[in-house]
Amino acid sequence: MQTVKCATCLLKSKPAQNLEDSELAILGQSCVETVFEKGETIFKQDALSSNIIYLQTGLVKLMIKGPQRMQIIKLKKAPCFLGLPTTIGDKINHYSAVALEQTTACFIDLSLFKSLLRMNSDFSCEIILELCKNELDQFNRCVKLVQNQVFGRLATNLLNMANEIYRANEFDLPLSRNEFADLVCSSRETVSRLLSELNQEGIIEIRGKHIRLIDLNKLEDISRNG
DNA sequence: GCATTAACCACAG
DNA sequence: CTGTGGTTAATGC
Repeated sequence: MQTVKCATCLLKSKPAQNLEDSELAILGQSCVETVFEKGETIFKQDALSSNIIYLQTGLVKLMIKGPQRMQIIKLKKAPCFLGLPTTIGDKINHYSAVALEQTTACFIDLSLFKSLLRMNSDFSCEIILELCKNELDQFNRCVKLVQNQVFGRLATNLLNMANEIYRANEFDLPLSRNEFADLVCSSRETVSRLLSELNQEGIIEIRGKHIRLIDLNKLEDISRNG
């Protein structure tokens, strides 16, 4: 096992910027870096987990199998922490994480992570901040999911991908139609139909997985009111 | 009633 | 894995 040089890692997380050199050294000693290919599971629902994961690069989907179907809770883009709620909140994972593209992840032992939290309060505050932002996002997403029609949910998620993940209006969808349906809580057929409808109306342009958002105003309108 | 929305099924590339 | 068409159930004028 090679020691990861957290101190010089350019992909250092915002919270970790608060850590002292000595603390980074501790982190480096027990941090294990792994590369996951597209489609590989980083951790699995119902499995025991005692690691906090830091995503250096890549994109991941978090999913939960519900009573009826699989649901995608959220897409997570590096750099970010993964599995804080599910690792700290319970022994068993409440959701799975699967790589959507090649992804580099660092595994940090939970007890070590906890001692860092106790040692450095600035670090802890940044972690709390991240958790709070996530919870707010999830609350908002929850309301939209329940109160908007599929069209609105679709538009919202397209805009999120463009704004939060790719920072561009043209990108390749990281999800199949089926997965997209799991994300917006709909069926694969409906997603398929609505995407081609948006295409026909010239609001987006889509060829297979490649998508270009054209009429952002209209999309935002659909996102709000759809 | 009638229209709309969206899920489910089936089937074809 | 996708796109379409038919059918059906729920909901809202």
